[in-house]
Amino acid sequence: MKTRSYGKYCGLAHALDVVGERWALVLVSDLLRGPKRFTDLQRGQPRIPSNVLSARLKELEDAGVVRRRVLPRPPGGVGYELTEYGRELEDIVLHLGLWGAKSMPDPGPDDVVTADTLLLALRSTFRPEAARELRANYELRVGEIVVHARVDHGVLEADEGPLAATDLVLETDASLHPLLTGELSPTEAIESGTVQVTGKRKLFARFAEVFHIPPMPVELPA
Amino acid sequence: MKTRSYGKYCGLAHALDVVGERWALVLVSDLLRGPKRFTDLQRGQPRIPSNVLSARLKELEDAGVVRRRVLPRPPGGVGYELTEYGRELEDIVLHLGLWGAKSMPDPGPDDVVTADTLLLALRSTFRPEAARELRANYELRVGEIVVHARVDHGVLEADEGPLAATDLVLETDASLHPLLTGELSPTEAIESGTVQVTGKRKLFARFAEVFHIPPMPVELPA
DNA sequence: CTGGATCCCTCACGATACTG
DNA sequence: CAGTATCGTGAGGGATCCAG
Repeated sequence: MKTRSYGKYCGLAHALDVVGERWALVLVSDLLRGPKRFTDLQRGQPRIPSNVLSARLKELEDAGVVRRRVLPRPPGGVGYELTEYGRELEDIVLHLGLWGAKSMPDPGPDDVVTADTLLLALRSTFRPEAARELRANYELRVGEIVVHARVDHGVLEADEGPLAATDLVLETDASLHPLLTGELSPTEAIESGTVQVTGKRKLFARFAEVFHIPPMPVELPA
Repeated sequence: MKTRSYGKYCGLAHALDVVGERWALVLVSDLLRGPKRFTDLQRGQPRIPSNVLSARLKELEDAGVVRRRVLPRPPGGVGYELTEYGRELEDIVLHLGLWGAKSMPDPGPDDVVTADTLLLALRSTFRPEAARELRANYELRVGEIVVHARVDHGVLEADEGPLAATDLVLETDASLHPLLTGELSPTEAIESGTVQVTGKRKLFARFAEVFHIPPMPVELPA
């Protein structure tokens, strides 16, 4: 049935046969944080038609990347989760996300931001070397989304939802992106009112160091 | 014109806007070893229509991944090469290639193998830790293709063509894949006649350790 | 011979509606 | 909630043709 192969006997070509179809990798990335139901995946990918979602999940399941599973609650409900093999895509997804973030334009009017997006951004931009001395609990509120990031000496734990004891709360209606690239400095962000911070404000500067998107390399003329 | 976006403000989604289209990543992988002409790229991707190749190259050029360049010879000839930004995909491509190799089925009757494929396989399966004590010059002949791999204490240099001074020459008409997964042991490979070796035969066993495709993880039942 | 452009056909994708 | 059914469109596949 794989009439649409690349015709090469090559690991990369086969990888793309499996996760190279449209939507496949973004679905994998949304599943990185744990099992999700069909409808959750739809919400994460607002533009995906349900039949295509259905087809992708079936293909990924056949390829051993995703596993379909009956959930305890609600009775009869089903969920999708990554297999071990699927989990091995985690680093690749994170690196590809960081690579893409370097050339990402400003958000379009219809672009949506989910908690998964935000958490992927935090995890892919996290620089353990820069966080070796840091211990801090951040809470981020971007629009309606609330996530948190616990940084503990080079180790990051990021998840959805608020935090009981926070060191610093960042709140914004805009995007974190200019902050992560350094296009917007923490001071500028506060002064312009783009970002409101509550808590130990000194930790804001550290935030921008610890979560960072390196610039696109410059081209040397030939 | 980007009517075909993912609708998410997300680094990964944008990365896939850039290199997620069909053929894009395999083209990048073929360009990793240096500039190539239009026709070379066609030979590397036998199934790609010329109009699609043309379109992909233009898109990749617009995205800053590929650069079009006039070559000294032949006069008027053009070549395509990766930009610095494009080169940053190298690790991702190698890891994705290795990931795919774990679940790669046997070659189809029409699957082609090129030098690029082979070199990608060598580079992605190379395990520096396993090669720390090794210094060896391998020459590989797979069908018509000839490549070499110099291993020098954890560092690999792999390129096309034969080698003046070889320690071991491996020759086969089949694929290296079962050798790299361990499905076929070096001894079995020699005894069955699948692979012919010339030179220091002890280095054959080392070869299979140094270039290795780990198995697909086993699934634990829930 | 390289580096494409052009045409046509097909199928995967996208939108919408509908069902167990 | 978790999909299937239907149908239109456009990107991809394949062959051919053309300019430098």
